[in-house]
Amino acid sequence: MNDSKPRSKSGTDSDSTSGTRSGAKTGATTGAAQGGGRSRGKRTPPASSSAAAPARRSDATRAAILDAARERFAADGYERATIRAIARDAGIDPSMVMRYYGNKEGLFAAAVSVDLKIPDLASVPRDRIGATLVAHFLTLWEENEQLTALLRVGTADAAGAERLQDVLREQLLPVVRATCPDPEQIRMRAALVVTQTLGLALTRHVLRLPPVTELTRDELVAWLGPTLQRYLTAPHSAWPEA
Amino acid sequence: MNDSKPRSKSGTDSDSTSGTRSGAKTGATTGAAQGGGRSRGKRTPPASSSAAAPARRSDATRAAILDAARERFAADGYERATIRAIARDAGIDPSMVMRYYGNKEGLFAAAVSVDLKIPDLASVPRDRIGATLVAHFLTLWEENEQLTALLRVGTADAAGAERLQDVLREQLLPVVRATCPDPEQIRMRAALVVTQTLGLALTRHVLRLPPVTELTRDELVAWLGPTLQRYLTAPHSAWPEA
DNA sequence: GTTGTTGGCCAACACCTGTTGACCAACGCT
DNA sequence: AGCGTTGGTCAACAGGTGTTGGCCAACAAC
Repeated sequence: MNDSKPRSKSGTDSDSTSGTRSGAKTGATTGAAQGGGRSRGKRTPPASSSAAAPARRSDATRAAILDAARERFAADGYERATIRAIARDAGIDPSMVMRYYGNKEGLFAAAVSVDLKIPDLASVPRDRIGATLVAHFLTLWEENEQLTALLRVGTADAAGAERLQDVLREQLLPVVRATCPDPEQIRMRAALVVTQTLGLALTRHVLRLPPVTELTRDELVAWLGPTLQRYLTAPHSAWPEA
Repeated sequence: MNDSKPRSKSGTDSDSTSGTRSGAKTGATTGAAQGGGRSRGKRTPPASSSAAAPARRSDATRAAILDAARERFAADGYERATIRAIARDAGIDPSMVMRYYGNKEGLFAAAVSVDLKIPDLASVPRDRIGATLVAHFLTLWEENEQLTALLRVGTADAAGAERLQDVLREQLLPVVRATCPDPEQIRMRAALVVTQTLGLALTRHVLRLPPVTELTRDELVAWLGPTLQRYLTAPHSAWPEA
């Protein structure tokens, strides 16, 4: 199951002269973290007065590569997502991937630059924080393949796990910090929240376990919302036994 | 980080004439699912009156292979756990793995024959089921490397995901069925339970996220117990909005 | 002693991987 | 025109992978 079948894009395979393929779903996060890509000559366009990118012709190719990489990483994991397959999906040569992103690790780093844009915390009533978070995460995972790729690779690769950990620490921990008053309990409550949140993402978007995928969005919000609410705001007093 | 370091076992590397290496932790599940292993001659010992296995000399080797395979699969995932590395850990030649288990897939199938032996359901009071389940799963994951291997591979491989799904369906669903009266809600409640349970296992044993690994066993039971309790036994009435 | 089976090692095969360097077609300058 | 840069292809390399077949030592049976 590895050959002769272009996944979903790259409708025509032979003509690959000009860019503008079908994809480019959500802005593609082009400029971020290109890191390793050193081409032959010098970079630095001859004269750019403003600091904005001069909109090269290859930007479409870069975006196509990142799109294909996200899809492959999310679907197949790090090892099985070969550079050749990604390049084939993007309609270009594998060496282009190397030239733009240095190596496979750099490609992955550029492909998953996740921004779990957690919304305004103070505008929701305090007893609705759990449900709001669940609903937000549900839409986020559904519309963003990078998260699935990040989680899937994080479970297989040590470096991927570290990157996932970074994302959670930098973006999820502030939410807990803003919600929980006692600074000594922040790490504990963040751990609890992460347990339930990643469990939902894992079973629903990575493993795709049928009983979980059957649940509707409203059911999940109704059931998991109170859980997160409790993990975030409930006082921890009732100890069954010490 | 792939070479020249025998993981934990196989103390002496050169002499490998007789078996009886150090390992063989927990019975090793030898007879189960050997499937593909066809050796050169015919199997079938010349005369075995009783149906019990005649205790071959190679059983120690088989157990060592399975032990090493479990460890490698749990630590490195399916792709990175190479047969050569597993064989090196077990102190034998890679071709032995092939002869005994046919191919890598057969080895994995034999290595993860999981039995999440869920305890007596009726003996615990009904309002303690959640806490009991959490405590049981915690000990199970800690003492059993196969579960980590199964979950890690399940996230990377489609076949692994299916096997994990089988295990959950056959062994976790009966618990929910025995706990929940309404048969129409069984799948939903099983999904909820699986969400929280696998989330704990993922973050604690696969990703090893520091805030989660810092939590003590008692804290986890105290916090996640009520969650499972609610997922299993609470009536689902309070709908925020339809 | 001879013979057959078992347990094991060794060397290779075919394939796939990431990665590299050489080469080439446009296009923008001056 | 001439030239440099950009975007891209092609063919290969070195290394690792699963997998296979041939050979060998020990032991059991006749």
